[in-house]
Amino acid sequence: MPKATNQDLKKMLRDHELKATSQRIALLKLLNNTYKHFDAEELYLELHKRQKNVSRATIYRSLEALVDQELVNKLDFGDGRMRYECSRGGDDHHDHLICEQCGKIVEFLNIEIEAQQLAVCEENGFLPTTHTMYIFGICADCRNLESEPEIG
Amino acid sequence: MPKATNQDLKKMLRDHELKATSQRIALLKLLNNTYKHFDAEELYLELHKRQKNVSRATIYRSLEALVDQELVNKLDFGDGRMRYECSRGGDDHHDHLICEQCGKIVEFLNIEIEAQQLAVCEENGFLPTTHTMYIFGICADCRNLESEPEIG
DNA sequence: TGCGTAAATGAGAATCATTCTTATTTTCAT
DNA sequence: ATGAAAATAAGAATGATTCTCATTTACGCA
Repeated sequence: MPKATNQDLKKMLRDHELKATSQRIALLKLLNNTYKHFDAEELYLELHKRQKNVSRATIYRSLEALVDQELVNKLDFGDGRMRYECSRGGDDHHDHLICEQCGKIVEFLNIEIEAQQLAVCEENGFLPTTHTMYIFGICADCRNLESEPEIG
Repeated sequence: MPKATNQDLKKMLRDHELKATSQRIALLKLLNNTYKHFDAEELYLELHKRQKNVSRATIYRSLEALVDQELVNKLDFGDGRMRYECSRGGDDHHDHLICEQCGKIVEFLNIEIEAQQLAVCEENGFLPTTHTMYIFGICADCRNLESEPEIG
């Protein structure tokens, strides 16, 4: 898809009842144009690199607002800091494989798992709002490296 | 099952190459005899209530050792602090439903989900080590309360 | 187009869970 | 019983995130 223009992002914010500040536009642009899972500090540094001196407090506050509006997803990989990825429209739900060696993240969606989750909720009279599922392990690339013969 | 005696716990620790200190025994006893998901501060306060004045640092270090030895499971419900539950032997894997209203936790195991997770890993050449799955929502009890008629 | 107000921001202090440091105490093999 | 290696206590340090409050900005309305 084409990169979003500032006007697009401005509209996106206003459509979600968020004021279109330059800080939020810069943040959203970064998340939309770079397909990556950022943590707050990476966003802070990346914005400064681009001469957008957004404060850390604003980054956290803006991310919270964007997550509330489902423009951004917040991910918890269990290492003590949250990651953020842009949400790609209505039904972009997916889960993650996380390589413990190189940190690579692979997204996946398994219909059967999603269906079984709903079944479990139903059995328990539980009304689900969200769920998180992360599978940790060693990715294909890192496994190959491991089995590579030593360079003599 | 009968409550574990101090001797049982001592053996359990030594069987896992851990020195049997009074602090670790107290911690393990608490986790084994109370079927509950504790966070570190709750463990600290509970132990002090029982006249076992274990320091916070020791609680964290002991929990780390117990988790390494798979005597205890570490859970991340995404609210900024870790929870700990005793592991009930070899294959006690289970996932969690978490009520966002009352905090209640229901454990479940769904064979089909487990199988599909392995299938996803296989498709991606991914070697899984662990996974976490938490479903957040409103539990049956809280839903009933919500629909309860007002008391006039 | 300019104004006023409510909302957003910046800077750094505060918080909270967790980890680290160092002196002291304890465990346990011998 | 003894001593070396490991564990502990107490509180300082850390790191991610949230809060405070003075200042700035967005934007509906005139």
